Amino acid sequence: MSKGEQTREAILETALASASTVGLSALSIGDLARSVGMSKSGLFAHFESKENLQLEVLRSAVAHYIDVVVAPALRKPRGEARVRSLFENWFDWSSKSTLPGGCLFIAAASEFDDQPGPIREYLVSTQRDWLATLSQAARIAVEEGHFRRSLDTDQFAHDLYSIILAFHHFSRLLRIPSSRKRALRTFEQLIESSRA
Amino acid sequence: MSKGEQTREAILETALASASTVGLSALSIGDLARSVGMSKSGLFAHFESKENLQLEVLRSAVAHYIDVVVAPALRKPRGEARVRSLFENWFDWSSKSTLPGGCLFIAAASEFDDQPGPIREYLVSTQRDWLATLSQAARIAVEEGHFRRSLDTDQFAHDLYSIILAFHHFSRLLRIPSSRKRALRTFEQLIESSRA
DNA sequence: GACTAAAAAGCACGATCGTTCTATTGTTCG
DNA sequence: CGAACAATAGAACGATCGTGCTTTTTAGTC
Repeated sequence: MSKGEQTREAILETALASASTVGLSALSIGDLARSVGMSKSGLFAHFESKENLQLEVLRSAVAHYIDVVVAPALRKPRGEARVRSLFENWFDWSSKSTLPGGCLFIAAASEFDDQPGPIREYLVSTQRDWLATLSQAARIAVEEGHFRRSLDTDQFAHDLYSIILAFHHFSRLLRIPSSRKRALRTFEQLIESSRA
Repeated sequence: MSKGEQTREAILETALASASTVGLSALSIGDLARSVGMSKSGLFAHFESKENLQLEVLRSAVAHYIDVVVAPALRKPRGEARVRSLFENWFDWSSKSTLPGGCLFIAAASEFDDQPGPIREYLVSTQRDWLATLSQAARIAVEEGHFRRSLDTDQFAHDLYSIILAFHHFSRLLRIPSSRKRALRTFEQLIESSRA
């Protein structure tokens, strides 16, 4: 890895942590440069614009997400086990991940849901992919006979998402300690009600 | 109402709409002044600081929320009817309310969940109040014999919130038209499973 | 080790930020 | 109507913003 890519990755890592707490649009190139210990212009040269920096931060988060959430789950056996793994990895990502400010995607979603442009578009496409992944995992669980045939797998994906959203909201804003247990309990109920 | 209060309310109204789309921290005093057609300093004089302006915007939103969501529901008969009314008014507020950018509280929650200070504190206290209101409405429904005695009313409030959060997320970011139906369906299921 | 290309720094730009001050206008009330 | 005061405007502040240059430093290659 060349020197350029090396610092570029270091920048993105710092930016990721910062964006998860203060938000993607509150990222400041000056602050970021100070954090990684280099000049504004030196940092800027790695990205042609701030918007591009934000996009790269998101892309980097997606790559990380695939590594720690999606890929390990796909190595689990088809069916309920894989669904469980997807949820658990996702859950861990949303809580004790390297991101100090919680899930960047959820934060970015409510930040950019009304701001048209490439960032919003990228968010939409990745969220669509993720929902499709969840839905397909549920469909496989139906095929494997773990879940009932009448299960609406899109609704299942939607319900899984609800659990994470609520957990994120309550644990991060209200710091309610029971959020975790509540989320896990709701998840078990959802699995139970989906069984064959 | 004096001239001062009059323009102050006009400012807050404009700020409310703006904050719901671009976020509370992206509120700019200069932009705001241009929108309402007055000078920066003239506008600034109404609030001692930007943080105070943000707080006043939130307070104004809470007042509006109580008017159109909470108060009408409290006039409904105790029990399931009131719970339904709370949810429906809340639902309308989150979708077709005067706020063009969706529910300001949800947006502000994920914006400030990692930023300590009076804004976060205010958000936390109002959200706590709202959860308590939901929980109490459910408790009354239990007393009235509409809901089963074994119902965990805190969990009920939590589940109600999940529905709104998911609806907000999917309808605003992904613009999925079925979000509305899905939310309403989930709500009916929740009511059904809570019945005596 | 010299040459070349990549990476970083330095500097400056116009714009906007929140905020403070003073001056001017407008409203309110005796 | 005029006095007292509230409301607004105007101008300026230091700071920071994203971005474009030009120059210097550093890394990679023969």
